[in-house]
Amino acid sequence: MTVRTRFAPSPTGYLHIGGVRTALFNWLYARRHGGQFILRIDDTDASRNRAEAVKPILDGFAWLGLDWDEGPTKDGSGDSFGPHAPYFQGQRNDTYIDAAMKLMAAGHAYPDYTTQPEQDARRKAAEMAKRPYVHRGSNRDVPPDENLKQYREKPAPILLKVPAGQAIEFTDLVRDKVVVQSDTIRDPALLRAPGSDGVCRALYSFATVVDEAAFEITHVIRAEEHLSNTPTQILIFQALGVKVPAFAHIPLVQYKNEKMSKRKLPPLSAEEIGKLKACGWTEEEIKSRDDLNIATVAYYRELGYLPAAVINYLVRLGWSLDAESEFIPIETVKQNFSLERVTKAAGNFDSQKLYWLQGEYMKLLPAAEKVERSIPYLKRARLIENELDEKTRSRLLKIVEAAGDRIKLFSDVLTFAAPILKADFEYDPKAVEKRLKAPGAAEVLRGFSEAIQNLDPFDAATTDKALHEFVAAKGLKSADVVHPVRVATTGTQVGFGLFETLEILGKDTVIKRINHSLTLI
RNA sequence: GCCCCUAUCGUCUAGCGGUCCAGGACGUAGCCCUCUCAAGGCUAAAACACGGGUUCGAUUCCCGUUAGGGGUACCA
Repeated sequence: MTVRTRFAPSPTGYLHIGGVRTALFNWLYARRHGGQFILRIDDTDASRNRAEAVKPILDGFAWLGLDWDEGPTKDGSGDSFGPHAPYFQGQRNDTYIDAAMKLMAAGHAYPDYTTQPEQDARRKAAEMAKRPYVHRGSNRDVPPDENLKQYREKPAPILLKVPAGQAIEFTDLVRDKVVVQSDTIRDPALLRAPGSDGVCRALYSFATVVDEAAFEITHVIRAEEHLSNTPTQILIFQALGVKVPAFAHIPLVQYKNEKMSKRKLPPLSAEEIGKLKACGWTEEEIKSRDDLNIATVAYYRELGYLPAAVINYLVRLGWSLDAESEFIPIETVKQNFSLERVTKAAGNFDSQKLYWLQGEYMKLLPAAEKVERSIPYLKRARLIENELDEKTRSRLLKIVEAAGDRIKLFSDVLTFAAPILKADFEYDPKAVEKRLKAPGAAEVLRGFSEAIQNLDPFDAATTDKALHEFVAAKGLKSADVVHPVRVATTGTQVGFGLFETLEILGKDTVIKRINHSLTLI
């Protein structure tokens, strides 16, 4: 039997990093075993514009390279492809209603007419007595025919009749044996009472089970938060008379030791906003995009992370290949992924380690590709216009080559390119204070400017030689010259090699900038 | 409250009874390299939650305690 796994996001408008990790494990398991990975949209909650909220999720998957074999079409139009279409739960409600009716006819489900105040009172009483509150609905013991009749007259939520005194046991592929007593499980709601449109919509737990069966899912790999739902769902599978799939509950992705949910996340810090601004975002744009936050894939994409790095990081959060491997190419993971090596304990999201991995992946990219892929960032920051002319492209290539491993994110290209490409680059006040206003700096700058006046050619080797001759003649240390020249020509104290910088700028610009810097002293 | 899950350096993890005075990685600190910043090299500090068992022997198995997390909806 082929392995079939699935990921079922609800259309929230953004792709959550924790969700991606779950999807990734499903995808890997399917790929490892030559099976299928299915995407299903869990939109039983009605409301909201679905197509609009699904598109960013599909885009995120496409960016990460997680392809699905069945599910919504990539354009996010709301259509589906695959043998069991549609893959939107919102479009499958009739199936759920049919299933619920069959359960009721078979005596496995019943309508519940218990009022809310009544339930609240019972819950309170149970809590006072320190007993678990296990809801059992009004018509639990009414014969099926009578229930069907009453339901036709007065629709109400349909509940599953949980069998009494039964131990529900299953073997979780990550957690081994889990046992729960049926007497601690409430009768779960399968279908809601009719909504304002008169439709009785399925609840998540029920829709999910009906769909797992319909889509022939063999392995349900999901986050640990669903572990508590599992016994209930097993009961539904059994009542439906279908095969129960294998379950694997993977540990939660935490942030500061709590579930990394969007709700609990603090707003973007000044530092994080600063990073986005460095990418050319305005304060208003950042505020208007509530999908930009440390828990979303979009955030890392905008900052210039590589999908491979994000994937590698997420793979290692809760799974290991062996005792040492950290950098693990996706092909290796696809060939070796196993649920046995998934951790049981929740893990914390560590952005520093992600950043390190990002650097490792970036090192592997040829300079030309870095240039190519940083273009969107350069455009956003208005460092380049719509069309990239050959001259700018070759200058960018030189910048990227000179910057080397200093470029960790695509957005870093901006940091190195800006002082060179922009005519009106800014002088960092601190740098001016420390390097230009230092005693003797002006004299050094004038002298160096003169020393390079007649250099030809003007490349890294010749400026290097000129600087060292200048230093020797004046009895200085090279740092005495390098620092002020760097600040004079780029406005900043940090950057890649000075001689490469000078070469890329060209003699005229260098002299012009040095002269201008002298006016700041 | 009740149900369930979990517990190795700050963080991610290796460990499936002796190989562990616990290994790797990120981060941190120091040194080297060096025109700054990265990168690179070397070094250092840093953990088996606690208490009982089982065993010749427990980080590893069992029980309890503690702590953390998740779930307790006509949310997903």
